[in-house]
Amino acid sequence: MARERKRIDTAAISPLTVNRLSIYLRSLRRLLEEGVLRISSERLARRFNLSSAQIRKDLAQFGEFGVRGVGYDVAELVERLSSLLGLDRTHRIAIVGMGNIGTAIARFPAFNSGSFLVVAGFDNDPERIGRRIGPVVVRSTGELVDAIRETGARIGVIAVPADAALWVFARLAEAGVRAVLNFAPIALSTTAECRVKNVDLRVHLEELAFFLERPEGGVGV
Amino acid sequence: MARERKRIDTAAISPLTVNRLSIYLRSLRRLLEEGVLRISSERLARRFNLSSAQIRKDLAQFGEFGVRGVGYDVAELVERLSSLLGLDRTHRIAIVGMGNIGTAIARFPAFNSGSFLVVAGFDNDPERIGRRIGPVVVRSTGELVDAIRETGARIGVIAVPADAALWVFARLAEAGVRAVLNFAPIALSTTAECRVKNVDLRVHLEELAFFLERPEGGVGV
DNA sequence: TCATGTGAAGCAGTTCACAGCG
DNA sequence: CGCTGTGAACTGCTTCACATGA
Repeated sequence: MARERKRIDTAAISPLTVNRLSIYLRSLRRLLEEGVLRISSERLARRFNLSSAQIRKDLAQFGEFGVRGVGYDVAELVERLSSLLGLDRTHRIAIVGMGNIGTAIARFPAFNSGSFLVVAGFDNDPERIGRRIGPVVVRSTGELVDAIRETGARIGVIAVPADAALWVFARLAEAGVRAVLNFAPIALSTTAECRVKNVDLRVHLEELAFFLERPEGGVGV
Repeated sequence: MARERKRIDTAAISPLTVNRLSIYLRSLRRLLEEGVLRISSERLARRFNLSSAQIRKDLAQFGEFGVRGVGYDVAELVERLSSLLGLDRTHRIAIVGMGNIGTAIARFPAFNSGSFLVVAGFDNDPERIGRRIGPVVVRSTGELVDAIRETGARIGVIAVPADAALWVFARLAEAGVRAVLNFAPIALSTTAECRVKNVDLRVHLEELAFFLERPEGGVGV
C-alpha cells in the first residue's frame, strides 16, 4: 500500500497544515461512507469548500499520494492521513478540573471514541471526588502525578481557573504528559517537554462582539 | 478622556489582532487590580509574554493610546479596549443544543458575566425541554426563530451534531443572529448576515496527537 | 488527456530599528 | 532621555500557473 517512504520532521510542519489534514480526513471519511472511490483535489475542494491547490500542497509535504490524471484513492488517503495524524493508536487523556468544561469534555464523544480515551479526571472539590463523570471516577488533584503515571496518559486537558493553571501544567508535565489542551483563561506556552494548545472561549466571544455591527456605525476610540 | 477619534473599518481589522486585544485587556485588568497605574509596552510584554512591537502596532491601528517617553495609562487603556471590543454593552446569547457542550457554555462564567448573558437555550430532546440549565429554561428547537426574535439575541452558539448544524445556522440567521460560535464538527462559513467562529475540538485534539512523539521516531508515509 | 506536484508570485502577519515627541 | 508610533525588512502562508507524468 505504501508507495514510498519519506522521513518528515514533524516539528517543521505548520499546525495550520495539520489542522487542515484533520478536516481533509473528516471529509474523506464522509466520501467513503457515500461509497466514493476516487476524487480529485478540485472536486474535494468544491464539495467541502476548501482550496484545491492547498490540498495538493498540504499532501505533497508528506509524499506522493495521488495519481496524475486521475486523483486520489479515497480509502488509501483516509488510511494514510489517519496514520499521519497518529490516529492508528489509542491516546489516553487526563482531565484536570471537572467543572462545566471538564465534565463536558469527559462526556464528549470525540474524546472517547476512535483513537482517544479519557482515563482520569481530577478535581479539588470534595463534592466531586468519588463521583463518576463520563468514563471516569473523579480523583483528588493531590493524586494527580501518581495517578497519571499509572494510567500512562500523554494528553492532558486543563479546565481549572486561571490561577491554578500554571501549577496544574507543571504537575502534568512532571507526570509525563506531553501535550495539553488548555481551557483556562491564561495563555500557557509550549515547553520542550510539553506542547500546549490554548482554547480561550472568552477570546472567541470577544472576537464576535468586536465584529458585531456597532450601534453608532463605526468604532470611536 | 478620549484624546482623538478615528473612524475604523472593523472589517479591515484582522481577527488575530482582535484576539490579541482581548489578551491585552485581560492582562491590563490584572495590572489594574494590582494597582499599577502606568506601563510600557516593553514591560507589559515581558510580564505576560507578548511582543512589545506587536502591542504597539496593534494599538496604533485604533489611535494614539500612549504617551511617548512614558507608556500607557492602565485604567484608560482598559476603558478604551473595552469600548473597542464592544464590551460596554450587554450581548445576549442563544444556545442551540443543550448536550454536554451547550450545557457547559450555559453555565460558563464568561458567557454570563460582564457584557455577556445567555438568554435562551434550545434542544430537540423532550427530556431536556422545560428543564432549567444555567440561567435558562430549555425550549424546543421548533420555537427557535420566534423565541430568538423575542429575546433579541445577536450571538448564537451552535452545539448540535454535524448534520443539524447547517439547518440551525440558517434558522439563527433568519432570527436575526449576527455572530455564531460553532462547536459542531463541520466548518460553517461567514455570510453577509452572520459571522462564524468555528471551534473544532476534534481538530485541536488531532493536532496534539500529530505532534506527540512517534513510537518509531519519525513519520512514515 | 487530465490532474498531480511544484517553483514562482503574491499576500499577510510579524519583527526590526529608528525618527519623533513628550 | 525614554518610549511610542511607524516605515521598511523579513518571514511564512496561500494562490497561481504550468511542467510533469500516469
